[in-house]
Amino acid sequence: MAAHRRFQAGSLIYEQDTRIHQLHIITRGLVKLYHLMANGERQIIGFLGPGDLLGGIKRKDNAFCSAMAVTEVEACSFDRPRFTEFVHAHPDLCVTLLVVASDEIEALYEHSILLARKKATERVAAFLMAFAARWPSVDEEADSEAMIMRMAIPRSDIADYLGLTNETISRVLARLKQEGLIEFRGPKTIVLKNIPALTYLAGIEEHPRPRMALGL
Amino acid sequence: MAAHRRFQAGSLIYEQDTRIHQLHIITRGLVKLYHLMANGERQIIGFLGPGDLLGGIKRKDNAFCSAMAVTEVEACSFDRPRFTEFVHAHPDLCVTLLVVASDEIEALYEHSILLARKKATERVAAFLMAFAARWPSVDEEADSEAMIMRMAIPRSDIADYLGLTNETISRVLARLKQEGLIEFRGPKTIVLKNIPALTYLAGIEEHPRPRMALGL
DNA sequence: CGGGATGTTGAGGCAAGTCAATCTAAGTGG
DNA sequence: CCACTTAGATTGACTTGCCTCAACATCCCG
Repeated sequence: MAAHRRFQAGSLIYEQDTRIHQLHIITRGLVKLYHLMANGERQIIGFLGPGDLLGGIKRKDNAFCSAMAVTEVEACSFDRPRFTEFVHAHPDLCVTLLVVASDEIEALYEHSILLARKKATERVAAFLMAFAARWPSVDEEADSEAMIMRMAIPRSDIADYLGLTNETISRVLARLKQEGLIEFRGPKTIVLKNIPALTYLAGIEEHPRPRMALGL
Repeated sequence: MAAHRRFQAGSLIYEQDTRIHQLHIITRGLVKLYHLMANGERQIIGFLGPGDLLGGIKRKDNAFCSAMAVTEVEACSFDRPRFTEFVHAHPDLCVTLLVVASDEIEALYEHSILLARKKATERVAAFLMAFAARWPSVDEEADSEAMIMRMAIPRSDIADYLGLTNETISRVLARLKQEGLIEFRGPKTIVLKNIPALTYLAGIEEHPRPRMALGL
C-alpha cells in the first residue's frame, strides 16, 4: 500500500493547480510549501519535516500550493484514493487526523498574527525560535545555553515565509548579531546565544508543544 | 443533547485562554473571533455566520481566541465531551469534519497571502468580495449587476481583520467610491457597483465556493 | 436634541521596500 | 589543489505606503 520515495533537493513534489496523486509522510529532510501569485510574487506557506503529513486530506484534487524538497527528502507515500479508503475504514485514525488538522489551524492563526501585526525583528526572532524548536538540527553548545542551528534554507525563503524581503532578513540578523543575541558560523549556521532574549523579542506567549504538522 | 442558545450583540461566547465548554453551530447572526496580544493589539482571526461551526475540535481545552457575537446570534450548542463522544461513534461525521477542517486550512493559506503580500486596496477589495459572497446580506440592485451589502461590523473590525488601521480602511473605501466602484447608503451599507473591477483589484484567482467554516 | 461612539480627513513620520553595488561562499573544471 | 564562476548574502541610499496623532464630521440611540 505504501511506497518509499526519495526526492532530491530542489525537486517539486507536486505543483500548484495540478492534481495531487499521492500523500506523503515525510521521514527525512525538509519541504517547503509555497503559492505563486499572478504577479509572480511567492508566499511560502509553511515548512514540513520528519513526521509531518503532506498532500493531504482535501475536497478538491488540485493543489493550492506547490511542494518542493529543500534538502533531499525521503517519504512514505500513499495513493490518495487508497488512503481515503483507509481513513474511512479506521475511525480512530480519522479522529487523530482531525486533531492534527485543528492543531494546524491554530498554528495558522498564530502565523496570521505574526504576518498582520509583528515587526520585522519580532518575526525573525519568532522564526528562529520556532525553527529551532521544531527541527533541533544541531546539538546544544557544550558550555552554555546556546544552540547551534543549521539553516538549510536561504534568506529569500525566510523572507517569503515571514512576508518580508531578503534584504530585511539580512539587516535584522545583522542587528541581532551586533546585539550579541546570535552569532554566525558561515551564513547558513546560526548560533542562538541568548534564547530567553530571543523568545522575549518574538513575543511568544506560550512555548509551542511539539506537534505533527499538515500541509495541503 | 443539543440546546438552543441566544447571544446578544456584543456578548462574549467564550474568552481567550479560558476553558471552552461548548461547541456551537451558528444558526443566525455573525460572530467574530479575535486574539489579544500582550501589548493590547487585537487581531481578528475570522468571522463566522449561519451554518458555521464554532468552538471546535481541538486537543487543548483552552481557547486561543475569544469569540464575540457581532449581531444577535442564535446557535445550536453541544457540550464538548458529548460531542467528542458522538464524533467517535459516527465515523462519517468525522470524515466530514476532516474535510471541513482542510477547507478551513486552505482558507487560512489564502488569508496569510493577503496579510503577507497584498496592498491595502487589494485587501479591502478582497474583503468586500469575500464578505458579499459568504453573506449575501441584501439583494441585488434591480437594474444592474450591483449588489447592496449591509455591513454589520465597524471599520475597526475590518481593519483588525486585514492587518490595517481603521483610518486606512476609510481612505481606501473613499478612493474606491471616488473611482465609482462602490457607493454608500450610510456608512454601514455599501453598494458594490462594479464587481468585476473589484474582483480584479482583489487579485482573486478563483471564486471561492461556498463552504462551511470552522472556528477554534 | 444632546452626546458618546463611530467614521472621515489631513499632516507628518517611520519601518520596510526597492534599486544597486559589493562581498562571500560554495562549487566546478582545468 | 587552486583560479574561476555564480548564486546567495550583505550593505547603503533612496522611496513609499501605511501608521500615528490630531482635528473634525456624522451617525445613532436614548
